Amino acid sequence: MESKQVYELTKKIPKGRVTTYGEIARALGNLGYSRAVGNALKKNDNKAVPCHRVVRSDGTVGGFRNGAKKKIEILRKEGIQIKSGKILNFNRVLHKFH
DNA sequence: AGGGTGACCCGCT
DNA sequence: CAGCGGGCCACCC
Repeated sequence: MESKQVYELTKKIPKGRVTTYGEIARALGNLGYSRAVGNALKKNDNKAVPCHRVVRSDGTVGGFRNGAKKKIEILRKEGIQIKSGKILNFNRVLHKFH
């Protein structure tokens, strides 16, 4: 599995939508990649990759909870509603690759 | 080279 | 419904 694929996929997330680590992992062929996905995003974390659009499967933002509220605001600006770290209408904004 | 960690997910208790 | 354990992969000592 190449982390490059993770970035490519992440970049393809439409504005106003989000996806989960699990979705990306599944799109790459194996759900078990989920941890590696998070690791890859964490490592690179550059602007070209909208990692703020990648959240956990339960609808929480995951890695941003503490400190990076700005990213949550970005999501808000993109039309995603968030209530105390949780995404509202999660199923509606969730982007699937398959 | 090998073990520990993580922005995780699933299934069983 | 909450908690625990196992498993997946990449990265960093």
